[in-house]
This record gives sequence, structure tokens and C-alpha cells, in this order.
Amino acid sequence: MSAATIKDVAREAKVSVASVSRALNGGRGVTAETSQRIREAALRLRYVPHAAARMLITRRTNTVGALLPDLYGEFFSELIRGIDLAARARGLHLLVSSSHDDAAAAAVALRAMQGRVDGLLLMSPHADADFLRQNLPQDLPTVLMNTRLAGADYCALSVDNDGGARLMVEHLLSLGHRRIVFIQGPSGNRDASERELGCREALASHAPGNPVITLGGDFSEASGYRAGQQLLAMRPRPDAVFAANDMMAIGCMAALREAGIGVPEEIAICGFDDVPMARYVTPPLTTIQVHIAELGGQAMELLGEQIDNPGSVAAGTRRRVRAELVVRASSGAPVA
Amino acid sequence: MSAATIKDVAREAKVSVASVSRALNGGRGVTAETSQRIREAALRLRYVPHAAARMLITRRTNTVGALLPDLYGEFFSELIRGIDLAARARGLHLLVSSSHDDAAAAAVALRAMQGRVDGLLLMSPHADADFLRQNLPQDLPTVLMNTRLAGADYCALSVDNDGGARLMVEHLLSLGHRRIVFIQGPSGNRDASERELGCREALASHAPGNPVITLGGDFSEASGYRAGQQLLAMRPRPDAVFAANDMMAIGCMAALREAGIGVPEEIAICGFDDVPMARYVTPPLTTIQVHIAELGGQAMELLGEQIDNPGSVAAGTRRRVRAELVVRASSGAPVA
DNA sequence: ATACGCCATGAAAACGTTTACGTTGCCGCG
DNA sequence: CGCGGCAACGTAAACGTTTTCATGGCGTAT
Repeated sequence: MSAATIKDVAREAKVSVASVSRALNGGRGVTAETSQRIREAALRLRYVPHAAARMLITRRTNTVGALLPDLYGEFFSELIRGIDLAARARGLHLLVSSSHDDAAAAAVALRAMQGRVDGLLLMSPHADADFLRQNLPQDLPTVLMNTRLAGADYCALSVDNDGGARLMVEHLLSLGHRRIVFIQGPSGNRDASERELGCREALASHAPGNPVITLGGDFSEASGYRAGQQLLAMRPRPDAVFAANDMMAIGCMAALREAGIGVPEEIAICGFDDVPMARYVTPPLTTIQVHIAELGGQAMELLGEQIDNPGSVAAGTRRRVRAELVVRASSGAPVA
Repeated sequence: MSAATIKDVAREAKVSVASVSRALNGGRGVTAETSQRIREAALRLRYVPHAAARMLITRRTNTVGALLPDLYGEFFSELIRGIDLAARARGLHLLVSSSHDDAAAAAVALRAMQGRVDGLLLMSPHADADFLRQNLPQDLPTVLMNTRLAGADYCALSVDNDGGARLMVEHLLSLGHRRIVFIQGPSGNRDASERELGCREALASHAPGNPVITLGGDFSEASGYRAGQQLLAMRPRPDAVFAANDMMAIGCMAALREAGIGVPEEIAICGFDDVPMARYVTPPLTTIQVHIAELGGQAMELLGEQIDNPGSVAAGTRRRVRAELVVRASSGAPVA
């Protein structure tokens, strides 16, 4: 009653197990007619090769692991979608693991993947160089996503936060805004600090003499709201607000609305991420669109390449996924 | 240079492989001191059992598969999160597969999971009874999520669409609305039709004589917008709109706003799902909150139970996850 | 006509683990 | 003192597949 094995197929087709294996895999070294007979037998018996047995002998699992810090929200949904799509295209399965909120849990998760995967996609705040050296088998292909890791040991992929921020600042400057406030993200967050840096650089190079004014924040809507309130007290009043992410921009907008300040007439507001909600707030939010799915997809591509022919990818390879400006009403640009 | 095997550990600790296995697993039938020695050797050699070899002999993979139609949007993000959490709690790995947009692709994905998983979480529009009988090994524990399948062969879990819709209608009735329009979802969609049914039933039982007026829709924002335009032509004008999901409600609101109709003063609007955006549209949307993560978590629980002791769960077990009313401004209720 | 080589096929080893079974030594009881 | 039983440990089979090697048959070239 148990599932049919390769032996059953061999008996059914009156050949040896070796021929069955050959016929069902490459198909080389076996006559067309025997191959046909074997296929029919396999179909009749509903034969599906036992994955574990194959892994054991082949040393390939045809599976990649994705270790993520969390699964909460649209970001990870998109990320997984991109990964899954690319993995499927390569015929790879996807083993996900997440919600390891301390380094120990992450280590456990990492070890548990050992031997189950051919490669690893890793995004973790706990993934510093020591951690990796400690818990990663040295020969397992690995691609890091959005980590702050600078070492050249692993491949890494990240969002072009810097370029995105520059685009936004250039946009604001082109609209005539000069006194620009930047609402920061959580301290220590790599994305946030890169966005801030890009903002500073763009302002310094295109409009020197206009320092960027910063306000604290932590990516939460509430922190954006607080920043908005602080904003109200500033004299002279800023022209524009660039929040390190959309949710803070939305919170900030709420604070300004409550105070009766017109957006974008009196103050322009823009964010970063292009969350789905950005289109629906009033006024719709000018922001930077990040192709998260593409981040996952490219990471998967890079990993697949490493798996298929090891050594083909230089150890320290870095790639960035592009970020695009999406102009909506909140920045005060003339919108069609 | 390759990874250490159990034999290496055995040699290192000067015992047989059997003792190593015993020490590292149950720990029974082995002295405390030998066990200690073995553990040290294993640690020294960084030994991690080869998953495939273990699967082969044990017939257990400690992995469950999740077959989903898509990964797009917040719904699936939450679903996976719930599943992952529950799986982790049981020490199970999670293999996800999605984006199979026709039945053939789904079948391929399903077969590919064969032998890699101890159980299956399945959500697929293509999963009719025949399909399952065809592609599922009969002895693989399986839990269906949100399928329209009526057969008693498999366990199933779904959202309490019916109860949610009733809650909403009762809410609308309590506010004095009587002429209620229901915007339908895609034809054939189970969630949509259950919501409509609940709406009809509640109206029939609490306010007989008030027929529910339906407008076509397909869950998209655009279709909600179109429904809103049709709504404007109705005489007498309806009191309230109940859209089968939030996005349509939002589209409908846009149509009414353009026509200068006040929401909720002239027409109340409400949706279903409580997407994150629902709080941010103006006016904020009254809707039904569905605990998606809980859906995934409970499905995983049920599956885990089936895996741990087969036969413990009756084949046709059904469960529903609760849906709750979230009152915001769009329905015209007095909001604190 | 003989030899050579190629091609289809079969036999068997190997992958790393668990586990049923056998063996040893020790202790307690008759 | 002998015998049975038990606990610790080793030996070996088994899981299902791929792959190397051996074997035989047949066609072709010399």
C-alpha cells in the first residue's frame, strides 16, 4: 500500500532498476522503446522518486533556504514572491524560516537547514561576520540581502537607497524647495542611514549651503506624527519633508493636516518604499518605489548561479536593485 | 574537507555508530559518561546529521509543504506568517510553493513535494475533488484552506465569511440603514459567495421585506468604482453599500466622492478584510477583520496533529476562524 | 571472416542514518 | 556456584536512489 519504488517499476517493466533510473532521468543509454515501456510502467504505478534517497546519493537537495528576520507586512510578502518565482524558474524548492528574533534562534534555524538546502538566502539583523563564520558551513553558497555586512566573504544584494534618496532630493529641488527636513529611521538601520546619506549628498552637491535638517524617527507612523508636530514649531517653516519611509510620511501628513497646514501648498511631503497605501492617502504620496520582488529574484539568480557552477561568482559580489521616483500630488509637482 | 558523518564521530569517540545515534537522539541505552564523550566529539567535529539520510530511514522529513495560489499581497504574507509560527513551534520546516496559475502547474508542484514533506497545507482554486484524488498520495496528511471543496475526504479550514457578513449587516441595520447594496466578488469565488449569502440571510432574518440589491464586481478597486457609478443612477438612492472586499469599497468611495455624494452622511460604505489601508482612506473604512495569521496557524495545528498521530483527526473535520466587526467612520456610526 | 568497438542493459556498490538483533559482562537469586 | 535477566554496546541490515563497472550482442571496418 506504500508508495511504489523504483524496484516496483523495474519489475513492472521487466528491466533493471538501473535502466529505470536512466530512462526517467537523462534518458541516455536506453532504447526509445524500453524507455517508453518504463515510462508507462512508472505512470501506471504512480511512481514518484523518493526525494530523500535521491538527495542522499546525489548530494543535491534542489532546495534553497531563505532565512528572514520576520514575515510581517508587505515587504516580506513581495520578497518571498520574487524569490519563489526565480526559484521555480530554476526548478528549486524554497524552504523558508523566519521569526528568529535573537541571534541564538537564528543560529538554531541556520543549523537546522544544514543538509536540507543547496544554498542560502540570508537576511538577518544578527548576521554579523562572526555569526556567519560560526554557523555557516564554509562551502554552502550564500547570498546576503540588505545586511550591513561589509566583509568580502559573501555575495550581497541590497536596495539602492542612496540612489533613491538622491532622486527624491533632486525632484524636490527641481520644484524649488530648499529648506528640506529629513525624518530619520531607527538608528543602526542600514536602509535608513543610507537614505539619509543620499539625501545629504544630493543636497550638498546640487544646492550647497542648504543644510539638511533632521528629525528623529523609527519608521513607525507614530514617530512620523511626532516629527510632524516638531516641524510646526520651526521658524522659518521648512519647504519640504522627506521621510525615510512612507509610514512616517503618512504620520507626518496627519500631524500637518490637524494643524491646518496645506499639503503640498505650504509644505511638500514625500516618503520612501511606495507601500500600496501611498496611492490612497490624501494627497497621494510622492515616494520612491523599490522593487522588492526584484531584490528577491536577483538574489535567487545569484544564488542559483553559485549552486550550478561553484566558483563562478566572485565571493564579494555586490549588487543593488534600482529605486524609482514616483511622483504624486504630495510633493507639489504638477500632476496630470 | 566534506562534512563529518556519524562514522567520524564514532571513531573520534571510540564507540560504534549505533551508540552515537542513540546518544544524540533519545539518549537511552547509553551511559551518561559515554553519552557525554560522544556529544563532545560531535561538537568538536561540528557534526550535523545528514538530513536526507535520516529522512530515508525514518520516513519522516520534519517538513510540511504549503501550496498557495499566489504570494501577492498582504493576505499571503499574513497566512505564511501564521503557518511559519505554528510550524516552528512544532519543530517543523516549511516548504512553500506558489504561483501555479493553472491546474497542470499545481499538479506538478504537488508531485514535486512528494516525499519531501510529512504533510500538506493546500490552498488552490484548482483543487477540486478529482484533482486531489489524482495528485495526492492517499496517505499524506492534508489540510485544505479556503477551498470550495465540499467532500468529506480532507480536513478543511476557512474564514467565517458568513458570520462576518451577518455582523456587518446587523451593524448597518442597527444604524437604521435598510436599502443595502451588496457589491459581489468574482463569480465562483467561494469567499465572495459566502459573504453574499451571509448578507442575504441576515437581511432576511432581521429586516424581512428589504431585498438585498446586488451589483457585479471582481474584488478589484476598478470594479468597485464602476459599481459606485451604477449606484448613482439608482432611485431611490440606497442607504448603504456593503462591498465583498475592502478594495472594492475603496473604489466605490472614490466614485461617490467624485459625484459629490457625502460618505457616510448620504451613503454608508463598508468592506470586508480590513486591509491595512482601510484605516487610512477618508473616511476610514468600517470593515470585517479576518485573522489570517490565525487561519494559517490553526491549519498548521490541525496538520501537525494529523502527522503526530495519524487517524486522530476525523477526515472531514471543518474549522472556521472568526471574523470581527471593526467600526470606523465610513458606516456612519458615532465614532469616539 | 575475424576483430574491434559501441551501445543497451544488468549487477552491485555507495550515500549516512536508524534500529532490530546479537553479544558481552554484571548482578541478584536460587 | 550456576543460571537467568538486564543494561550497555557492537554488528549489520535496511531505506531508495544513482552510478560505475562488467557483460553481451550487434554492426562495421580491415
